[in-house]
Amino acid sequence: MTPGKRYASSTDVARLAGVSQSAVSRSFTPGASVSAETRRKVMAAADALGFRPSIIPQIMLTNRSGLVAVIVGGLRNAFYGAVLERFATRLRDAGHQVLLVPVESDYSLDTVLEELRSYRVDAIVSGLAVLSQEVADALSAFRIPIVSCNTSVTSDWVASVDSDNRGAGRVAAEWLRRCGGTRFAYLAGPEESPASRDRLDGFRAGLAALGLGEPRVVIGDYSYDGGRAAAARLFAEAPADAIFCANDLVALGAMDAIRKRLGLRIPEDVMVIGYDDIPSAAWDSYDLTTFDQDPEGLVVQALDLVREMSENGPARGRVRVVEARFIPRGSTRNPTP
Amino acid sequence: MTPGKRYASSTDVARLAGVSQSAVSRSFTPGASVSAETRRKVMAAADALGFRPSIIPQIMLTNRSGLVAVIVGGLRNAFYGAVLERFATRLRDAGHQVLLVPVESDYSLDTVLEELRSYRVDAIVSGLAVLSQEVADALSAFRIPIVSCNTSVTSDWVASVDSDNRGAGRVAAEWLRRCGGTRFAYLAGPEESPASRDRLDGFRAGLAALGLGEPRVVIGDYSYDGGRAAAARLFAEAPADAIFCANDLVALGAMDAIRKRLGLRIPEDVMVIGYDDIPSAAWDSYDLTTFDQDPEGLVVQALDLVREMSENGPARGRVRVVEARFIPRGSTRNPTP
DNA sequence: TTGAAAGCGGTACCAG
DNA sequence: CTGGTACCGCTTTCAA
Repeated sequence: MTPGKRYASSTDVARLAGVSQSAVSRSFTPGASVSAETRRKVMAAADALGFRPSIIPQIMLTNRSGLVAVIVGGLRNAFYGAVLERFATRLRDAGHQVLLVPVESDYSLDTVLEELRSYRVDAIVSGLAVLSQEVADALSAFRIPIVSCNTSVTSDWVASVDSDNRGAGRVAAEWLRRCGGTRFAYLAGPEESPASRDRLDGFRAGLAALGLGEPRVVIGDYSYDGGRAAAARLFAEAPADAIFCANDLVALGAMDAIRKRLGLRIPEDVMVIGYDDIPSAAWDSYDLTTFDQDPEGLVVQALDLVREMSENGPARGRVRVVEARFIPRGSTRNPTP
Repeated sequence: MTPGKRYASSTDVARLAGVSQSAVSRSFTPGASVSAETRRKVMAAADALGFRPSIIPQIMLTNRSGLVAVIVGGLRNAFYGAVLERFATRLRDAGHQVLLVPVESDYSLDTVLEELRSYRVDAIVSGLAVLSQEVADALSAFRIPIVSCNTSVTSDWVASVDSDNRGAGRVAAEWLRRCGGTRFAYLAGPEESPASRDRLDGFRAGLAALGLGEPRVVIGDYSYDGGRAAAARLFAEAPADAIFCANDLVALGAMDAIRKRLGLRIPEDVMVIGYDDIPSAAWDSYDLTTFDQDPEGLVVQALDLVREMSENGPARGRVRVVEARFIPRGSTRNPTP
């Protein structure tokens, strides 16, 4: 790569303004003691040279870069887009810069972390779940505040913000039952996803509490195509009439398979519930009953954890749970009283 | 905030290893001349201290931060998510870090740019169109390579990568005509969007070339709700049977309005064409005829422009055009021979 | 209020 | 191959 262009430095400005370099620095420091006349001269020279103080030397002095890394694992799902945008906006409003880090799995995390460390990032927020205690401990060794979403594993420097996945699973079971469901099924996400597992756990618990048996479970991959395929597999074996899906994309794929391929009606023949409340869920063609994960709350809690750890240091086992709001729509029937 | 000496320095490592600080630096520089023994001692000490060279002093020396800012204006549209993810992945593969900057309009751009400059970002990629020559010139004054998408305005340091919007508009006109369309309409994006305007220009030109009159135009906002509302307004005035939409979200909203609210059939009564080929366009419920903007090509061209400007400096008026691939699906009828 | 000088943590060049 | 030293650009003492 090319040498790198030279920027005007405070020394250049000082020379042009006929003052000391310190005076220039002070002119750009709010509340520093500079005479109005000196500041005027400095600002004039700065404008002429297009000078703006570099933040790099500051980082060297303070070890605080103002950089917060946000790790995402695929933006295909509109829900992650929404969350990412909120993170970015709020972090910038709080005076931070956002380093976007796309990764494929949590195993590449420690490699990536090495880089982030060399940039002296102040904290890391991960939309990707940390899967094992080993990884969590490895991350913790970097002594940087890390907040992960929908992870049950924590460590000294690794905290978590979870949606109330279990609670939502129970609500789904109860609602489907009240609306007349009899043959229950769960279309899961990837096997290793803690969120998908927790939603299933809650669904199971809810059914059990109602004296109902185990739901049938089909493993999928959090995608539309996966949902379509999972629904096909489900019905190839035996029909179901009350399906809870690991997320909205899966639910939408399942709905299309059920209506277009199997020729069944929703909600008359089959009821479907999703998770996330992505924009498409509300579209006329789907009108999907789902859970609003409260991305705003998720982001607020995550950033609050970051702040807390930055100020007070490590905090083993910190987990915040954000309520999921149930949104009944037309993909489920009305409850019978 | 606590500054805290969180990081071990090369001096710390040198002391522990009983060598000079220079030796530590060399041990971490590929191809530097260090004896195996010295390197071993250094690495042992570095491991013990959790040392990793900071990149900050390097930035000071070279004026190259490795940071590339990516500006996005809303991730609601899945297309932007796909583009952003590609940018991020490719930039990281090329050894850069990605600074994510969400902005509302191009007018906030120069404020944001001040910050980016203090971080010594190497280049800026913007998914947001630059709207006026004034803004382009203001941006150019920062003397940082800037590549913007779907912008017709360029300047010394501002280049652009455009989808072939006009060409696609013509293709849409021809296809709708060949499939028996008679009453043409365009559901536009925001009035100031160059991409939306170019697509309309091409659509108009295509119709004119076929000896057909002006399409009716309804202004919208690139969203699903906007598309639904626009379709309602269009039909409230008079029916249409061949509708080209500024993007897929608008098209999907229009389709739902046409089918669910107006009770018309697609494609028998009304044909619809979109733009972007977002995932939802291929879903069974829509099966939308559209144009693939070739996000991969867009990203490759944009990054190539960045590289070119970084190496050769300003390049007034550089514009790259990426072909859009037409994808006929079920929202248009079959062409009559 | 002002200027001189130290120091942050690396890289690169020097002499040995 | 090795250690000493200058240097990047800023903030922050310290003395004047």
